[in-house]
Amino acid sequence: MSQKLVAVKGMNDLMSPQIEIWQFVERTAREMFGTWGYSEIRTPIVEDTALFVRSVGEVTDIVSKEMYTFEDKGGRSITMRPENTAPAVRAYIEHGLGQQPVTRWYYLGPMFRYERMKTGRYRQFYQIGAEAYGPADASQDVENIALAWHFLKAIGIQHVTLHLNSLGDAPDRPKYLEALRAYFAPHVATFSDAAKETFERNTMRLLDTKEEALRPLVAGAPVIGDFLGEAAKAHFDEVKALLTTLGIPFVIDRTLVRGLDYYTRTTFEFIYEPPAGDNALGTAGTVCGGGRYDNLVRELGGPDKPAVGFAMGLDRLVLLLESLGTRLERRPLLFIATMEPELKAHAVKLVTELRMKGLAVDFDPRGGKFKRQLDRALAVKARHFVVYGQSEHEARAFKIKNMDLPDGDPNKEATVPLDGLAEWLLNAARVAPVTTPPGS
RNA sequence: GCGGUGGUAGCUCAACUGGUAGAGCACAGGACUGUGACUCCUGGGGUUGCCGGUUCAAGCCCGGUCCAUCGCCCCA
Repeated sequence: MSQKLVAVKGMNDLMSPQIEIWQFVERTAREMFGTWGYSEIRTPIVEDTALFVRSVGEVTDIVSKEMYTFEDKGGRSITMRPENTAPAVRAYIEHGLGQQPVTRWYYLGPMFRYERMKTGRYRQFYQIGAEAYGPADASQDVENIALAWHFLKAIGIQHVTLHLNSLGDAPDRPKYLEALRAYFAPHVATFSDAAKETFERNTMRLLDTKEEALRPLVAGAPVIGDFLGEAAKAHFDEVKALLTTLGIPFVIDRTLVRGLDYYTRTTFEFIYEPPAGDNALGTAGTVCGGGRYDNLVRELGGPDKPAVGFAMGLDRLVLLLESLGTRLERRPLLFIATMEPELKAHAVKLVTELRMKGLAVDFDPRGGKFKRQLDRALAVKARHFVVYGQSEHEARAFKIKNMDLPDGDPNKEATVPLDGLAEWLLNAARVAPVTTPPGS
């Protein structure tokens, strides 16, 4: 019985016309993150399972139920990375980078979580992240946040709000947790099963519950801000002040606790807040999440190095750009139709020469009727169109038609000698770039 | 993991209370031998997601399964 072979659930093929948007986002990230002093790190897709259990946290949903974990042929427990911070930290330690005062890395690639799918959430999804190891200063937090902020602006994302919170230092946590549990404890009996479990397992996560019934209670819960130690409090104040200095707007979100255990002090998320009627991301509103993790390097066996970083969901960024009407398909600058079969060799040679000069030139290898080739030129949205036929071959000149202009426009057609064609096209490419950035 | 909705041609969708599957777009050929999306004709295409059941007969009814989609949980 032959079954139809399809992609594994939650894992998608990415192709044109979306892939051009992916490439645009990735290209912009590589350029911009590089400018900001971050260099790329590529870690393996799989790691020792223990790495994620120890870093992300045993009681988190990611580790307790969402990991792609399997045994390899040597009997080792292997996990496909659900996030890239822990692998980066592992690499940081493994290569002895603790010797350096500052290390800044970015990564870009697929992550894997075994989850129920919905809009903007897939089992193989893509993240772009940036991590800075070394500096404990608030200016490092803010640099990292500012990078995320300006990157989102650069690719044309709108309607995102920066949510900010501080989780304090490790010693602050137990005191706060105790107060939080004491606050919720009298009400647990009235909780839903899910909420009860959250209370038992990870009390802080009750703060960002989506259960309407719990909202009033959560609103009156103790806030972590009142439990911050002096140092953490001063750090948070400085982060806020610096963000203001840089003109980056933010809201304080006391309920922002995030799902990974390793965060300390600053946590932040960029959340998509759609205009009315828009539902591009469904309930998956977070496009970027991050924060400081001052203890993780040490906890994984490395030196005592503070760090801060973020990760963005590429899938969600692309979804947003698509919903904004972004179209980035590549258009040939010129389409050359061939007429007499015996001249095809000349035409192919011309196409090749122009391409080698960096010009996007296309033709129809099938040849055939003029109309078919013209239709082909229209289908691939070529900007200009010429015929390479007997008369052009003899005159060594072309009549170039600008396909973007309506009939009757005085600039519709131009006569260009064969020798001047490349230069003419280079100039045309300058006037109208092959791809246009979103929002233009 | 739990609940709602849905899967028919490459794409968008039709097919009444069960009666041997259709249109538009796209693709290919022609009318038409070289310059704008036109028009007209013709053609290829489908085991109706998959498996099983009920029935004389299943795209339609029943069960399972896979996939998609929305909400919960959670997250990028």
